[in-house]
Amino acid sequence: MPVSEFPAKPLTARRGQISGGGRALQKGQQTKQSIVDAALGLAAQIGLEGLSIGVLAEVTQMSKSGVFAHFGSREELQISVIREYYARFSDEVFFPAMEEARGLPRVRALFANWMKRVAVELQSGCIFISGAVEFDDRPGPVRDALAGSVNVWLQALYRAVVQAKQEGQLQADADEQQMAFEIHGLILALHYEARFLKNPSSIARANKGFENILARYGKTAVTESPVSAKSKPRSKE
Amino acid sequence: MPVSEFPAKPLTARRGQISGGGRALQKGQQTKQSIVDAALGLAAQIGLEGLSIGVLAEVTQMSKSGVFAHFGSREELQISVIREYYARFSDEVFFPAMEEARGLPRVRALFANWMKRVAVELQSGCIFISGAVEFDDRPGPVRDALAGSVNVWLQALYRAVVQAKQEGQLQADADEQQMAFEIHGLILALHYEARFLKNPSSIARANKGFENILARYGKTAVTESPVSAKSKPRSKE
DNA sequence: TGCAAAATAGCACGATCGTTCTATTTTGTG
DNA sequence: CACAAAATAGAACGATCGTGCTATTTTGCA
Repeated sequence: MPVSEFPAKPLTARRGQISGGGRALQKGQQTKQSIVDAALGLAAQIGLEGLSIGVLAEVTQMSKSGVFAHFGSREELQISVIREYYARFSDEVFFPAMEEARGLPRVRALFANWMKRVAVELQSGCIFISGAVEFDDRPGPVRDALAGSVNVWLQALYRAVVQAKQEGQLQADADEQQMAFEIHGLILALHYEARFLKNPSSIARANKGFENILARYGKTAVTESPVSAKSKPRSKE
Repeated sequence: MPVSEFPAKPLTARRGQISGGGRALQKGQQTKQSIVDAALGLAAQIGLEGLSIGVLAEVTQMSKSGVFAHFGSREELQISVIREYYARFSDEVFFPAMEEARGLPRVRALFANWMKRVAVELQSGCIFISGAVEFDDRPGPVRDALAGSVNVWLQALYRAVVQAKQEGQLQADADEQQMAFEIHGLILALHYEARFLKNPSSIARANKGFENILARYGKTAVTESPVSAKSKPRSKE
């Protein structure tokens, strides 16, 4: 089956062309966006399940019902947060890496950007990781949204690995799924040991682990490409 | 500094020799144990934060205050659950592996038993993993108990790797901490992809990843020891 | 078998939760 | 400016939470 491309972000929130008498709107979407922003910040620290409309109303200086009206249910709020996180993840991890050349440079960039997101942003957590733990036994639309986002991202990583093999940069019998699995493990270990155990050497460990994986699956000569993700130009943000 | 041995399990709960007029007791500890058992089952599915005294009272057919009296606070209940999980983890993962020969056989056994606990017991989760996500930003005694238990276990794994190197079964420049980190990552990826993403091939991926790690850090000749964890005698349980 | 102590139950409390319903304010446009 | 629709506020609901108090039952030993 064809694997869909990493979906582009919505152009802008379409301005309400809802049915008959609908007026165009503006202010609503705007405050809704700021609520989602605040909710994402909260969820990254205390988890999607920890999200409460009450504290969210406090943070945004609104009334509970005012906040609530934008979503209609807590689940819809959680899903909105997941969508927002997904969009930011795409912007910071996926899209920049797509500017690197197909193959190993792109795989390196994906990993480096992923690391940056999980590690350098260590004050807040990754809801793709915390959410997995919160919803692994809880079926429903929130879980579906979360698993969907994660799967799209892991598929994107997998595709990059497949391309690296197609470019002849991996051994002929390299198992791409296996390689992606091991990379995923490094990120999870980084998140666990850095964020929970407060072990500062985890970042170096994850990077070293990635080089080990490349050395094992790559062509015999382990050429650290000059276009390595580490040295790629980056906006000062 | 000397690294303490993996602590032995408490002989039995000492029968209340509390200060002056203390009678010996029995029934209390017994029902407390059954409460902790039920709590552990609950926590493994919905997390330590999801533990509620109300539902725990329902499950154990007791009154809320009856349950509560055994712990005095919800935090103490959570800590009791962590201690219980730690004890079971030791019994199922650590102690059996200590009967294998020092070095690689023991490392293999530790990994195999760990896998069994995390993967074969897939219906319930690992609170060392879910708890890390729940408490990575929440200081306090629960977090301390959890991090303490996890650190003891990771240290035990690390020691086994160090011994393997001392036995001459690893390359002279093998980084034991790095190897332990990568093994940890495999277990985390297994837990994530099997339990959240419901990917049944994760078990094979984790095993393959472990063999890859051994191949990289082990002596040039990759000798699959005949005392391998896979073929070691195992009770039919 | 009595009796103190331990174990458990019953009840109520303040707090917070998500949600609903009904005002009131704000917005965008004719 | 007026007016309808959209956005927000206010108050209340039932439920559940952890916890503290006071009875009541159960236990284990003299």
